[in-house]
Amino acid sequence: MSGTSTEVPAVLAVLADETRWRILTEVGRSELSASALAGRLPVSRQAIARHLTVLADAGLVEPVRAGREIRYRALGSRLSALASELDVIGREWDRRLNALKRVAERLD
Amino acid sequence: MSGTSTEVPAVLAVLADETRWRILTEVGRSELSASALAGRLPVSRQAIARHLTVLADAGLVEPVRAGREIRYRALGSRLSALASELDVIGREWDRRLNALKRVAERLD
DNA sequence: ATGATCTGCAAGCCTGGGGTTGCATATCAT
DNA sequence: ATGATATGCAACCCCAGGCTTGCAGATCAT
Repeated sequence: MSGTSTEVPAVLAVLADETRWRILTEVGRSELSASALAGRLPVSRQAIARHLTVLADAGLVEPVRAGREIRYRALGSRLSALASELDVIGREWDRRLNALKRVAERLD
Repeated sequence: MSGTSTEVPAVLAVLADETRWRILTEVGRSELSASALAGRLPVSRQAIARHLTVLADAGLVEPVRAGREIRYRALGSRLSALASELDVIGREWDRRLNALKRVAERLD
């Protein structure tokens, strides 16, 4: 199981871009090519293509040849894995905080 | 309860920065002031202070006065909430994908 | 009161990376 | 064969934002 290949901030950086996120949600709804996406978003096809390679490198999306075009499908596993990591960290912080609060109450 | 004030890409952008992430993990371990953090990270105190306000605005961190200094504590709830949202989205993508695969198999 | 610390504000520098345009190349339809 | 459509590569522009330096205002200890 997992040698955290995630490198949290890196994956987050990929997801943080507004345009990339829109692309991702579109692709999450149905598999689309760069050109198809260019028809729905207010940016050039080249820009979108670039974003798609970034997303693919991050394992968030996967290319699928369909004739002369290349459609992309969203991969949920990476996202869920990241979600899991963040959740663990978040819970840890709260755990610490609550522990401190309990100590403080005991001092009254 | 809150009507998802999260705005995913925005929160992600806050978390995506390398320095900010380091600050966050440090603060997650123990409450620290901007000056204290400046002693541990290779950036100026002012830069860190800036990051802290960004983190605070995002609800990821909370200021706590302690004499003449201001310590910050990490808030796990926001992070966990974000994690939850991402997980839902990720699962949804996989659900769609698996549904399609099942249809494909049926066509054999 | 004086020095030592800590925070806050402001101006300015500079690189990363998102976007565009232009052109070359490959695959499909007729 | 020819046009239409899709991808790939490259050079270039441009600006958000991360970092620094410098200075001023608070708060604490002696």
